[in-house]
Parts: sequence; C-alpha cells; structure tokens
Amino acid sequence: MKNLESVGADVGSDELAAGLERLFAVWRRLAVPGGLSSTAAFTLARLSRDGPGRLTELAAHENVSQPAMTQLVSRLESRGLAERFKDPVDARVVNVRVTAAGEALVALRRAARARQFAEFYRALPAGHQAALADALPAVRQLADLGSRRSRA
Amino acid sequence: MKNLESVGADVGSDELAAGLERLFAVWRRLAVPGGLSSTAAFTLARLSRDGPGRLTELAAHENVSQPAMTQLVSRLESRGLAERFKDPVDARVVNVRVTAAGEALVALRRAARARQFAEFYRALPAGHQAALADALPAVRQLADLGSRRSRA
DNA sequence: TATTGTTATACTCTATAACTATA
DNA sequence: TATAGTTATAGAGTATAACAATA
Repeated sequence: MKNLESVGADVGSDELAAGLERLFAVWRRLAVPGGLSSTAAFTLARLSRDGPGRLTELAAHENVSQPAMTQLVSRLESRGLAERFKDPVDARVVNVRVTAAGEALVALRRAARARQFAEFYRALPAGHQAALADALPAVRQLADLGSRRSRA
Repeated sequence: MKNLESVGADVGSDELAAGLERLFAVWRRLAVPGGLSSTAAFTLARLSRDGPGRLTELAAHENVSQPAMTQLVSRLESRGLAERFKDPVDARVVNVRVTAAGEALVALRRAARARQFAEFYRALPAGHQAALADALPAVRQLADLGSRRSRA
C-alpha cells in the first residue's frame, strides 16, 4: 500500500496506461468470427450489455455521427443482428435492440476472444495470475467510470 | 492465492476477459489528437516502441493486407510521421521507421490518453489503485506474450 | 423552432488482382 | 520461380450538408 499523497499514484497511472495501451494492441488483433467492423462490434456488444437504446444515444456513445449510426444499424438489421422499434412516447425516436441472432454472435465473439486470452493467461506465473484476478474489481470499476462519463 | 489445478484459473480468465473487453470499449473512445486512423495509430506506436520494420512485417502484425500497408505508410510519409529506407542486403525490401515528428505525435497521443486514464484511476478507492499497480507486471507480460505470438 | 432521424454526396481506408523488380 | 512491394480497381464505412417528420 502506497502513500496516497505522494506522486506515486500518478506515476503508477501513467505506467499502467502504457501497459494497457500495449495490451489493447494485442487484444484488437485477436481473431474473432462474424466479420463485423470495429464500431459494429462494439455497438452490438453495448446493446447486448446495456439493453436497447436510441439511435442518437448509440451514435454519441460510439463517437460516430448520427448518419453513420443510421447506416450501421441498417447493416446490423439487414444481417438480422439488431432491429429498430418505435418509442411509445416520442414518434421521432428510433430505438434499437439486439436480436437473438445478435446475442448469439456477441457470445460467440466473446468466447473466441476469451479462449485466446486464456492461452496467454495460462502462460503467466501463478503470482501474475493472482495479481490479475485481484485487479478484476478495479478493472470493472474503471469500465463503469468510463461508461458513466460518456453518458453525461 | 488459489489452487492452480482447479478450474478457478479458467473462470478467472473468462471474467477477466469480459472486464478487459469493457475497459477497452471505454479506452478506444478516449479523445486523442492527431487524426490518425486506428491502424495508423497502432502502426506508428509499434514502430516507435519496437524500432524500424519491414513493410510486410508491419502488414502481418496489424492484420492488414500488404497493399493496405503500402498506402498507410505512404500516408504517414506524406504527413512526415514515418519514412521508408532501403535494406542494405535485399533490394526488394522496404524498411520503415518513425520520424522525430512521428515520435512527438506518438508521445502526444500517449500523454493525452494517460491524462484521461489518470482521471478514472484517481477516482478509484486506494485498494483498487493498489491492486492495479500490483497487476502491472502481469499486464506487461500479457502484452509481451501477445506480441511474441504475432511474430511466429 | 428545436430535435430525431434519413438521404445525398464525397472522402478515407481496405481488399483482391495484376504488375514490376529483385532474389 | 518465389518473394517484396506497388498500382489499379472496387467496396465498406464515415462525415458533412440538406432534407422530412415530429415535438
């Protein structure tokens, strides 16, 4: 446990960011099935995780223009992975949800990535495996913090 | 410390993969300067980190076709971020290295991301910060394992 | 009038196929 | 012949601008 008032925390954060940057570079190259673009994959995963959402909200969340999201949703819809449905209180709004096929694909992709990640994980010494397991709650909270900010 | 022969290790790995998936969904949306495409950014960062490389090797490493890398390198070159140079022993080969301007941009982008990551990090309770700091060596080794496999 | 979403158009990035130069 | 890279061409994905419908 370190002194919280020292700059130690900040230095650790920079080094951690550098490590995650490298890990992400590895992560993004993992082979996954489905032939989805990066934005399509993340949008589908987010719909699966957080439930249906408005088109505009999805666009904002993925840092993409509204027309781009219109077309992305159309692509997902034509592949049967997601579908539009009307909003009960505002006729302008288009809501989007994942279909069963979409859920299945998300699960398939997640499993493929998890399988490859497990290979690396198993190659780590026990101490490192334990350290990662101990960091899982922190990782989750970081993800929560990041998701929350994006909706502000 | 857990029993290494149990399935506990695998379960931990799957949950970890799910947590990282969410963290990377946040990570990829962090605002960074420079207007580089995803592949351009990762290629430049990799050249900066691992030194010069052959064009074909870069294409393979980024999971991109050789023509795509030819054009990506041309774009980087026209922006002054990277440059081609001849191989001393094989005239067919094109080697690529980062320029000083390229290094500066990589550093700028890294710093921008680190700054935003630090915000989240500081919002974590001390215990979670410590857990992440303790996991840093494991994160680095995971990144090493992933990079190594891609060159096999 | 402001907001939500779509359509129209152009640009960037990528892949496949065909080509050139060197080994 | 095989390998390294480039050029040619086409398709996917995105942005900006202009539009339609609803609040």
